[in-house]
Amino acid sequence: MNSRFALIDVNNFYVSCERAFNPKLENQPLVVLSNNDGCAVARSNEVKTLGVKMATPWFQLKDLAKKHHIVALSSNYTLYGDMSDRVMTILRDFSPNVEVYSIDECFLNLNGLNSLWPSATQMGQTMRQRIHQWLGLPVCVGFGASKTLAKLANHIAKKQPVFNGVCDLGLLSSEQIDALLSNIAVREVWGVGSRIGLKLEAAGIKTVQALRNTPTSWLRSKFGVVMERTGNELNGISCLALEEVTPPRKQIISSRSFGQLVYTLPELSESVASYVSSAAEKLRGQQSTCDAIKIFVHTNPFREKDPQYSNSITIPLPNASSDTRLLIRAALFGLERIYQPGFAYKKTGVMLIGISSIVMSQGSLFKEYGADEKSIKLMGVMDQLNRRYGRNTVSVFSAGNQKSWIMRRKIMSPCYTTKWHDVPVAYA
DNA sequence: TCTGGGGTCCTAGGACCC
DNA sequence: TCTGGGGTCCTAGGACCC
Repeated sequence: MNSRFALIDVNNFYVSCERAFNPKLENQPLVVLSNNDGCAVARSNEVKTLGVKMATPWFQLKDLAKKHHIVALSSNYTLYGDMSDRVMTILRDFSPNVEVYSIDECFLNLNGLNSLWPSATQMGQTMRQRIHQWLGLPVCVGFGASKTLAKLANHIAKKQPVFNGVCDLGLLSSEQIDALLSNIAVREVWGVGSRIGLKLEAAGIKTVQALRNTPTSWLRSKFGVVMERTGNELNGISCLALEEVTPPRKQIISSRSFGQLVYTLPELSESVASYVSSAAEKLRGQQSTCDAIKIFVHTNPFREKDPQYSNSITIPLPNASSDTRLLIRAALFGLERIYQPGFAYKKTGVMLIGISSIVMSQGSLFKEYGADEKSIKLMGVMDQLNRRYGRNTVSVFSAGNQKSWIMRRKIMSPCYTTKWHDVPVAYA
């Protein structure tokens, strides 16, 4: 069991959650729709086989749906979040080192677990069995020497039935791996998206195997350090560490498209206020404050014949805060400044920025981090905190004659706006 | 011969992920 | 008619400071 990382991923997560609670949906072609039932954000295998892509607008699917009896459900994120927690809880029994990567995926570090399992494959099969038995969810498991390889192994486990849902790349000979990876498109690699995928293909690098054999120096010069890292990871050189502690969010967005076009300031204000309230809740949930809020509005870019308008404004706050009422006041102040009558609005939202961990007193900092004023120099502790929470998290300021520490990001943005728009027209 | 250099902060834009 | 909602990181370039 040499592979150091495992990636466990629930198949078609939202769809599988719905099926777990309604077995009649088993074997039926099924999609789960986004907000306002706009797009298909999850597809069952039956629907994927029909060639339906992620985020396809539902209205474009209606004919296909009629023909193949596709069932469409509105999304239920509370349910999915709860099921996700249960999956992660089960997986924590397999390793103490878990990184919850997304709602339906997690990485495990397997260092030191060699003696507990005869093979990684057996461990993976046990995970599958347990999650299926306890929650009714299907998962696939990939093992590899790096996170990128574990991801790739998971992809193979999903696509190739011979692996029966568990693939350990560490078990294969290098000839077997070469053959396997020569048949997988380069875009399947974690970190290769559509843009870079196109460029790689244009350079003749079409398969994962070809990417693996590309000198990382070339990757760096063409695409930057991120791709260089991907190249190394594919060759079994682990560059990405397991991130067990979820760092606090650096920005929090709350936005939504309207079901119907919206024209007036009061209607927009109502939505903005409710988005601020949910964003502020998340902010307090991670014990943070923000020192600016950005508000944006959009017309519908798909209605190309309509006059288009998009604008945003950033309102700095006098003091870092997470107070809903204060944030709403700032947001509505900003909204009034970017609102233009005469446009049909499709989307609005807010973004909390300049997020910092909550202000701590010197005493509580010492207490929490075990720092002793005499033994640890100020800079040392600051470095430690900055490493933990990101650059510029900590700064020092003086209040009266007492030196205090404050954990915050220094952002003092001026209030500015960005926009694109056509000439407004009168509307009924 | 000879032009300032080094560092930080900030933004926009582009790429990626689920 | 109807087209998701979140996030992250990197890089280049300008402003500004000493």
